Amino acid sequence: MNIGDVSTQTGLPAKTIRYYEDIGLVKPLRDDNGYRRYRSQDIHKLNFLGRARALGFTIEDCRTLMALYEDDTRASSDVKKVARAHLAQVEAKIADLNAMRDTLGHLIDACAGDDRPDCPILQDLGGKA
Amino acid sequence: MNIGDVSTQTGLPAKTIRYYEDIGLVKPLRDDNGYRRYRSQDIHKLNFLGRARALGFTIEDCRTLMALYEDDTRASSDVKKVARAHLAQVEAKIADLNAMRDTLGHLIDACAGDDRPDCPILQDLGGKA
DNA sequence: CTTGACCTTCCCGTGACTGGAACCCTCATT
DNA sequence: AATGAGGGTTCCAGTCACGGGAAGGTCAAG
Repeated sequence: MNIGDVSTQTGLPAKTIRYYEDIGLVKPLRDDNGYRRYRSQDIHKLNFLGRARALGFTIEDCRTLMALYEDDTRASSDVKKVARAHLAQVEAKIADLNAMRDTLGHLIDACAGDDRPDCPILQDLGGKA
Repeated sequence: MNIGDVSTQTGLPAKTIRYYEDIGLVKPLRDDNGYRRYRSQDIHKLNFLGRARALGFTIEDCRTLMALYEDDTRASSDVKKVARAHLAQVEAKIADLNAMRDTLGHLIDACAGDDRPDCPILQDLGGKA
């Protein structure tokens, strides 16, 4: 399979697939004309990467997870550790964003949103009261 | 005030303060020795920026908000529009992260986390069954 | 006079790509 | 045989909002 077909199949942009090769995650063969040729195991890896990235794992996490995936002697505790660390990051980010959302929501509610200049949002940002 | 004091006062790193000057957000005066000298209105702007950034507004949003802040003839609806668009982004991001958190949570719960290789997390990423 | 704490500019790196230029390969049509 | 469309290739620059670090100027204190 050429990169275009792989892109269609995996849903990953060709640019991304090449990038994953650049950083050593997926190594396709090459045809005589220089085109990348992907085997089924390459496609499998790319799908793995796509799912891991969709869960928000960093590329380095993905590298670790792939290595574990391909290691028959892995301990599931190692996988769980990576996942738990990532979950903690996600939850921290959610907490940050929730705080922003709450503040933004209050400010927006307090703002008349008409053609007058008075605005609690700007008052707050300006250090207000 | 020199940049170090401003950094202490605003809580912004000196690097960040210089960066804001680079991109034209805050323009301090210069002493004869080339040192930046910040007036109270500069400090005020930097505090404004710090608060806006803490609410997650992009730099471009900050630029817009500062312009509105300094425009006595603004309409609060313009401010509200910017804030609402940003809130929508924040909420979208929260939704994404919540989905990740839920999936990660389920997978982590299902993983034994012992020294055996069997792992539902990797099974899921691998496209499992 | 030197030390140390400031300050300056400049350039590179971050993460995970995305866009675009310039070029090659293959097949089908004119 | 030339042309055009639609693949593919490499390489370079840009994104966003800074942070790290080098090389050097400035200033007050001991």
